[in-house]
Amino acid sequence: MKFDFDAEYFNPKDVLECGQVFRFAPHKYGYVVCSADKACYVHSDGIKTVVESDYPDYFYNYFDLGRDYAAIVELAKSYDIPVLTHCAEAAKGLRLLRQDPEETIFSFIISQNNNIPRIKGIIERICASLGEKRSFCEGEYYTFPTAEKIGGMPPEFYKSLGAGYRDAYLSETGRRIAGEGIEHLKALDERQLRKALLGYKGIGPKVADCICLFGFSKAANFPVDTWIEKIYREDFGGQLKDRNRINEYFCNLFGEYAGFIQQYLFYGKRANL
DNA sequence: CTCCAGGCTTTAG
DNA sequence: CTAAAGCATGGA
Repeated sequence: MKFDFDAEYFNPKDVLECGQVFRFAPHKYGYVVCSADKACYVHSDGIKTVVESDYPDYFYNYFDLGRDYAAIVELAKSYDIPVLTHCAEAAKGLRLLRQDPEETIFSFIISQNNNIPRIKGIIERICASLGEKRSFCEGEYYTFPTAEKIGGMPPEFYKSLGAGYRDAYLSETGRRIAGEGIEHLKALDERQLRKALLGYKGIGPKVADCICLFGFSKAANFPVDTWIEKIYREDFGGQLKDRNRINEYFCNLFGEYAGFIQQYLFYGKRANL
């Protein structure tokens, strides 16, 4: 099955290469994207963006296609901050994905003090080792493993896959989620969820914000990493050093939709748009 | 060789 | 509470 959507506010390149997701690969005229145990093929001619999948409803929600992104871009521009106006216009095809919560938790534990190509490689090897093989688009992909699978492996296993010192975080948090599940997290509001996530081994403030934003669709979160720090200093004339304070500054400035603003800025700066 | 990457945990003050 | 050392790995 397939469906299409206006490409102006749905550009696969912007959506996938802005750093919010790691499990995708170029394919034919677009990308194959994997989420949890499902896959889709997404491509665009610049007028219409097309999604092909056996799970159209899942990916309609995944790509957040029920939201009006013209309004989000207008909101970003309304602050009249030059760098933000420029980034929002240049990256207006970006959308915040509604990713699988468990996959997001493990993926962003891996992301800490790491670079995107290496993060993708580690996740790929974990899926190939612990996931289930599926066929799609004349090719194959692996599902993202369950918490039971992840928690069932010792730290040495993750070190052998190149995860470095994050090995024990994966093993330990995997066991915890395998035992507790994450249903109770889904009922929490923005601040409660962030605080709860900080209690997991390997999850600090920045990773918690990413999980809230990308895995639980909590739009008011504003992750502060090395790139946001650079933007803060260079484009906002900021003097603060502490990342928690910088986070407060941006959350107070941008409010309810801070997470969208963060993605325009992060992607715009990092991709040099 | 050093520096950096979507930082966190642990320890010291 | 804040500050700083230590942490695996690979590419520039």
